Amino acid sequence: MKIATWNVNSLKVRLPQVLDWLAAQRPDVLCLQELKLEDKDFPLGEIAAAGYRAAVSGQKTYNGVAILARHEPQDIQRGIPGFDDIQQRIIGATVDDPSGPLRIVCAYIPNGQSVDSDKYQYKLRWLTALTAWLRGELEKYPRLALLGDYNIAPEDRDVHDPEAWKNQVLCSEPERDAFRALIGLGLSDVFRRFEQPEKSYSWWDYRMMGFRRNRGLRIDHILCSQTLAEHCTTCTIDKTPRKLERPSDHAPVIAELD
DNA sequence: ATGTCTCAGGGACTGAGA
Repeated sequence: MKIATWNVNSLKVRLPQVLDWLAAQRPDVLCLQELKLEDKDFPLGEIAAAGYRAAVSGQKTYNGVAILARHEPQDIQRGIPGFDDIQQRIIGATVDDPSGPLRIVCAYIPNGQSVDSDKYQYKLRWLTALTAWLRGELEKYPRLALLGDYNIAPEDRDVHDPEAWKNQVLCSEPERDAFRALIGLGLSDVFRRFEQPEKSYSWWDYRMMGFRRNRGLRIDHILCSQTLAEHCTTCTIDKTPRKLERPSDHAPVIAELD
């Protein structure tokens, strides 16, 4: 079972790359963020032709998330129950797996802009609501994975220049506390269960030749419940699509479960 | 270096968001 996440920064622009990547990697599940399109414009036909069904929560211009899977995702949940939010940032669904149903939660956690902005406060409130909701979800679904763009670099080793980023948005202590609260639910950052290359990142700013200089952050994560994490055999970041013409600023993250 | 990319509105370029 191969599960993956990718912030595509516009599915309209990136669809050819997504189709190529699905053909090359053949993941069983792919979580997408920043679709930047409405549900009616989601390319269900092309995705179906590639062998995938989709659960989608889109909106015009901004945000938007989807879960692609080989069979129709079931029991779809859009948004965090009880948390009023016009931004389409989260979708949950159950997908088939030979070892038993798998609960997938695909999240596009708010960016937060800067630590002194309203958007940062919204990010922290959003994370509190997510954590409270997931506590119950984990009881309901012991085989759960939370994949997405967290917009949080959990530790200094996830940051190309920790001094420059110290207390900045994506790296601040309240954000890292929120990430640790998710871990505290019993989730495991499966990337760190394995030996990884130094300076592994999943996002690089488009500016300043960020990718070429590997000035990146690791902000895209796959968190697995305890029962699932024990069956995780690898977790890698695929930098290949970031090297293409007109890339997303994010690279996909992939985990395999036996 | 306010450095790049995407989208919307409106019909060229600017602003928002990341």
